Amino acid sequence: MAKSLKDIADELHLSKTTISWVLSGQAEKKGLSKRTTERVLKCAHKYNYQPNFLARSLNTQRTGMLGLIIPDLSDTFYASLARLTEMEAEKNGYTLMIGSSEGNYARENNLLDTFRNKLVDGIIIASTQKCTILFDSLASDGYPVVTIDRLIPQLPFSSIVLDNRQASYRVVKDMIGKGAKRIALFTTNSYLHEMQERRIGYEKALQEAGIESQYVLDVPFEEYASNLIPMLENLLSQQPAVDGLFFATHTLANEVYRYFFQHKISFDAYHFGCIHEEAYYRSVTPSIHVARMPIEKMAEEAVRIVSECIECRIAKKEQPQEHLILEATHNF
Amino acid sequence: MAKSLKDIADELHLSKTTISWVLSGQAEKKGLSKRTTERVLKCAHKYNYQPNFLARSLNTQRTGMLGLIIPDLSDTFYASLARLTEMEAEKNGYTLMIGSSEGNYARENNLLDTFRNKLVDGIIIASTQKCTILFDSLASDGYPVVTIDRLIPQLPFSSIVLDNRQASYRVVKDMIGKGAKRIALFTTNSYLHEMQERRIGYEKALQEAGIESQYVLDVPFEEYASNLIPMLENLLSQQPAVDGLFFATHTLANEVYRYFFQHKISFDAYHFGCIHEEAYYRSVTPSIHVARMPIEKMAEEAVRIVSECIECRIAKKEQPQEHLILEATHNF
DNA sequence: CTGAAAGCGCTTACAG
DNA sequence: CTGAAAGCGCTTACAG
Repeated sequence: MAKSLKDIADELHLSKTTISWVLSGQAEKKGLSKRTTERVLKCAHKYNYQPNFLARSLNTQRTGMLGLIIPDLSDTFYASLARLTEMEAEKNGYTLMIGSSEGNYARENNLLDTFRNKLVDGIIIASTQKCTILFDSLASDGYPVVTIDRLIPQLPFSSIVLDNRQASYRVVKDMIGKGAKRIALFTTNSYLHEMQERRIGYEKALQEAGIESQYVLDVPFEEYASNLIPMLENLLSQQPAVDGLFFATHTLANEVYRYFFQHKISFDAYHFGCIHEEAYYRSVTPSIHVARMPIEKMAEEAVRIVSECIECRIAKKEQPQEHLILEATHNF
Repeated sequence: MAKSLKDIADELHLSKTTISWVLSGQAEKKGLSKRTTERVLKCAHKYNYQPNFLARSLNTQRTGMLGLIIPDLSDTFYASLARLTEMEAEKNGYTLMIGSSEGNYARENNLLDTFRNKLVDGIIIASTQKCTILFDSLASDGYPVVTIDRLIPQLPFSSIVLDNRQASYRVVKDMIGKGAKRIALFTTNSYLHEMQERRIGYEKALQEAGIESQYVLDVPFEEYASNLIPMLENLLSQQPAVDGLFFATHTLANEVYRYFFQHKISFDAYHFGCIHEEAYYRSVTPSIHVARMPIEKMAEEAVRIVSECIECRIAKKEQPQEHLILEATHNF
């Protein structure tokens, strides 16, 4: 069985206090004798002593953990975000707990509940936003929360998002620059603020180029895989003049690329554009216009801000509120 | 601020005991009056009371959490495994904590330490096996651990692995069946038992078909991306008769496919084979021979076994030890 | 029908 | 140089 402080104290005929001080590196500060210090260290090592995380955290009111909630672990964007956030958290002395809501608000709420019941010191979340009741109580508790990728309007949380409008505008503009004249927009989850911004960017680019024809396909998110392809086929047959396909999300793009691959349809006949770049896009020719998400920066800022909030909360100071809008990078 | 049991008890002039009983659904069993029960419920609801996870867990000696440690979150195999394990854990009443070691043993050890310091009730791990000292102490503490995908020899943990030899054998046999005569094996991390098994399967298939020529490329895992392609180019130019490429891991396959795509090399000239199927392989023609990992089954069994171990540990019974070898499915 | 008390395993002000 | 004691917020045997 794992040993506790008390076991060691008993064995060495010392108090728990002494053991705790040695083990937390305060031996010198507290003026403990070298001999005592060494005896304790040796004994702790002998039993491979590890302090009980729960007891320590209950006492210190900190767990040293950060929680990250994302909608989908198998999505390359969120997987990278998780990975980079983990690295960044580690740099800042935190352990990251990752939870995936699978786009399901019940799961999201569960995770939020588990996290905020003192399990993590702060939360970073890309919310499904299908149900935001818990956020109010999080906010009124002053629980440190940073929203990432997806902003939750009207809540007093710091946020880090892509400049969606600009990213989208730039991709479509580049497509036009390469000769595309009739560009269709594929979007989904259009109730999200981010998606609206992407649409505005698309429209702005068209407008600026004096292009009037718009083709907007709003794919229902549920079962989008089965809806998307018929919608695509319909578009291509009804509107043969379409020469550009712009996808507001890489998941839509992936489905369509797969369709192209499988039916051996050449990419040459169309200009492609997409927000977020998957590794394999680089293998596709001709190239796809992409807006690359500044994932590393997002992770970095999220951890920085949530750490600051945590410190302020402990110091009972007001927590900072920042709203960062980051720029994408482009491949053209 | 978040309210505690005591706050509610004070406000209602009841004891913490009563509140605790009501909130844990034992009101009836303990014979509390309807009126009291309702007052408590109402008050708890008013403050959106959530029991402090740390305090509860410290007391009950369970956290209701399972830990999963994988080598790489952005690897599609492990990402799926994580996702399915999460679902399965939920079904069994556990919350899953996911940690990624990034193939780094220091990170792996850190995660193990964090987890076993009473944070999770049991651990499921695909270990890097670069450093296994912590496992001994885990084993001697009787901490519930199940190894998945990668077996750690000589340790008394239950394990769930693919029948690597058979999977590999079958893929190579199928490639031969389709006409491949000279098949090269690409492998990496060959110190792992799993990789050795895959190699044996490859050799067995060749032998059975009376093929003598073997081409084994053992790619160093560190910086494999920069080593692999030169090794491939070298093979193809030195051994023009090679007509089959079999990859012991999908990561190797991915790099080579990308190389083929980018250089517009046709897939037609070679037979391809690989362990684990990425979604996009289905878009590649001609088809790649794959052994599909039984990920769902792996997740299911892992959660089942670790739960059983946890129950046994609480009941102070001996924990079961199972060694499951699961079969892959094939696309030919 | 309800409560006082002990205990989970730590940390840390306080006292000597 | 070292220790006794309180407290973090719960749960649960024990007592009435």
